[in-house]
Amino acid sequence: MQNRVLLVEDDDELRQLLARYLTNQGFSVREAANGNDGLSLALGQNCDIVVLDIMLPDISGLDVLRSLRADTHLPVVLLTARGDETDRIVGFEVGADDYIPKPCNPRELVARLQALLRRIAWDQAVEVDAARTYGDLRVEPSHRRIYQDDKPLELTATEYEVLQVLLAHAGSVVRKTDLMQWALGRRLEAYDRTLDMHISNLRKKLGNDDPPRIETVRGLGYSYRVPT
Amino acid sequence: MQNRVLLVEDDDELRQLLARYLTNQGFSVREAANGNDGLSLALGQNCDIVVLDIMLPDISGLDVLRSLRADTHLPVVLLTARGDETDRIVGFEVGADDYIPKPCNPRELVARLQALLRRIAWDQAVEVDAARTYGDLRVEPSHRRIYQDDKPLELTATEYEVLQVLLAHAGSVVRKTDLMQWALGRRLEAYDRTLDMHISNLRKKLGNDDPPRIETVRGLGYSYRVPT
DNA sequence: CATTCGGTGTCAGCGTGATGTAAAGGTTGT
DNA sequence: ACAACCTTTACATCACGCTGACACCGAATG
Repeated sequence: MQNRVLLVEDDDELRQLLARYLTNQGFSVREAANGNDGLSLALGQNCDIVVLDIMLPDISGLDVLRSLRADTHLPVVLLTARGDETDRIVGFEVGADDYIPKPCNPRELVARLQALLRRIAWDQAVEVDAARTYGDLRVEPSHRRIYQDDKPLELTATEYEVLQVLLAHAGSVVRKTDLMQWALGRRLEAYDRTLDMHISNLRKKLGNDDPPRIETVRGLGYSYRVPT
Repeated sequence: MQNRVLLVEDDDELRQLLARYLTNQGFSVREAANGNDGLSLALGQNCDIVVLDIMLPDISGLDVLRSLRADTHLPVVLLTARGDETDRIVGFEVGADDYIPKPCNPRELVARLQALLRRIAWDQAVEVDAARTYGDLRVEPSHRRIYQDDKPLELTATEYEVLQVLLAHAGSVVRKTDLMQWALGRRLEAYDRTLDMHISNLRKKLGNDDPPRIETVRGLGYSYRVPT
């Protein structure tokens, strides 16, 4: 994927240096030497990410960002010579995604750009697998519910956690100590039968099938039978 | 939104300092003093974002991140004393979202955490404000009124806020702490039953149906039953 | 094979903390 | 002063996680 980056920077030398580096790294680069041109290009919806210097000849990079944020959520990385930490806070408050002090290492700039683009790609893919399905069971984290054949199971908070962990590892064994940590949030102590009880109750609510959906792996833990 | 941050840092003093600061800033904080505990907690799906030190007593923070990335896209901010730029590149390549060198200004840490969480919220935002109708209820923000079957409900100001928040998240659980913050504009303190009262009154005004339109999710919050 | 022992299944009851709600108290605006 | 309404108090209720007790089972041991 060829990402389009908009470089807003008034120092010609630095801008051309970065442009060349970014191009070599596989980006498609657009350039602007002042705030107004930058804002105009950014609003043109022809780029995926913006690298924005704060000190610009016409309007401040922060103002460019403010205008941009009035309309879009375009990812923006601020670039600046000022090292003052208060400036950084302001940058983030105005809506920046990242903030790199000059002089910046081009490699770090690229790494941060890619991290940001990767994050966006991940987030937008989330909607797809948000509802996880395992055979006749469907986990809906937002509702905090698990459906069996589209009918909600009446689970308690802890039961939900336990089953959700087992499903997330469907097909493989989850050790009791891990299950305890992940679902109950505490360490498994000796003679603690709590987990066994929750498993027992879960099996009851899931319908005591044979073979059981939740298999016991003696001496180890439990495993949700992967649907075939 | 009360965000849950997991703090993985072996230096007790620094960890507690940051934990306190983050709590003051409205985060709900979980802590781990080594890599294994941190990984375990992170996999437990009980937090929204991770702050991860690289130098840990047992396994490297980078290895923790690698393991995490095998399963999840949980946002991770690396924290480290090393200033070497090569390290940063590696951090990003392994899947970090941000990288802050120590000593870090807590304010900057919070700003970066919030920027990252904001980015995720933006990316995942679907068309929210389009439909302001939920079954037989219709929200009209301009008049601060909610209509049931085109007849206005006689709601007090606070009741309107509470119901409007619940409707905006119809179908998902709204944590009590968030509901308090969003509708009442203040922190939920222990033994504060105000919210419960407003819910009780709302249910009365909405007609005490069965199943109730406003469902209780014990230990978490409430959720408006999505009309089917 | 019989015995032992630790791991597991589960019933029933307890205790704690969360929730529902009536009523009283306090605050604000008119 | 009065009404409206948010908040607090108080009490009843309930959900549910947890534990003790006992039965059962499988593996190891002699």
